[in-house]
Amino acid sequence: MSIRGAQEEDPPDPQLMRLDNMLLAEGVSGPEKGGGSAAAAAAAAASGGSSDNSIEHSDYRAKLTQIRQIYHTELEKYEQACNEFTTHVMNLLREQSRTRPISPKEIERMVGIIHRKFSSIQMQLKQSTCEAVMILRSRFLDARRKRRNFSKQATEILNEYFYSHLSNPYPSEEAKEELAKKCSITVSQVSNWFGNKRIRYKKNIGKFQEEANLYAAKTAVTAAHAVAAAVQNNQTNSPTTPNSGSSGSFNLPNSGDMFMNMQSLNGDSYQGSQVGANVQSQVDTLRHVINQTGGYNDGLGGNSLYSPHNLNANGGWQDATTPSSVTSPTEGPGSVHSDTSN
DNA sequence: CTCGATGATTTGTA
DNA sequence: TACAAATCATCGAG
Repeated sequence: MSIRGAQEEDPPDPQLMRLDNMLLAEGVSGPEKGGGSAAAAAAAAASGGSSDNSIEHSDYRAKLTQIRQIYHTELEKYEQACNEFTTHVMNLLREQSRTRPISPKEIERMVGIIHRKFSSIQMQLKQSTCEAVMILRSRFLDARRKRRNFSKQATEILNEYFYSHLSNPYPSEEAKEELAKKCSITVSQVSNWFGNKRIRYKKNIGKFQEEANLYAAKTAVTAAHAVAAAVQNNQTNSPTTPNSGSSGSFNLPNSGDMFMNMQSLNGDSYQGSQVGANVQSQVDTLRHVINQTGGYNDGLGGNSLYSPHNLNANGGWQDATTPSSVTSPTEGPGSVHSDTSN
């Protein structure tokens, strides 16, 4: 505690100190020259360090520099004016002292008054500078205002992950980091994305079917290829049942009567599966396809223990409580029409 | 301009 | 603290 005391002469003004601190933090006051970038650098660092957003920042920095310059110019002007005024008054007093006695105390008092006046002006300057910086910040740094959609590629990557982990779309911290890296976005952005995606997917699964198909098929094919390659390598292929019980973590939500006619699932999107991989992603993919074939959310009755963070037994992160104003539920698999796509 | 999509923030919860 | 849900604010197409 008590480290950076009030180096300024003024003691009692918390408001002023607040302003000073902020200006300092913002890099407006402080070292005139390059030092100002400290705040900008800090801000940039806070955002995660990826160098992608430098364009936005350069604009921000430019504006901030402008503010800083104005601030310093004004400040200097005030100081100069203050000095001039002071000497002027002193001269006046000195002149007067020839006609009447003037105590040093009186002089001091005058000077004090002048300084106070000017420092109040300074404070105003600081305040308005602060405001300007705040506005600038909110304009440039508040991502909400300056929202940019992610690149197509980034969205692709995220979607791929999401749909290939549909049974548990909660990437670990490491996974998030990796995704962030791949997508050139920050980890929080990845978290945001998954948060939004989960909620929106759950809210209206129907709307995402097409997309889901696309990615499901894609990953399925990918996995299939991989597996195929593996199989080719060593013909150890004798899976009695494709993915029978092997994957413990994965349970289909076929709660009793939720029959699903598998074969009706778009046969093409998915021939790869016959290779039978117990790869998780593959399983997820399968699950997804089935899911959408049979009915969208695992609306089984009993899962009263819906715990968001750890998925559970029925593989349903998308809980049954969904009111689902979804398009008529009867729409099911049929809607997959027209996708003989590749 | 409207409107849906979408990234970010806020609020409430366990 | 991570998440769900609601909400905000901008983007981008029509």
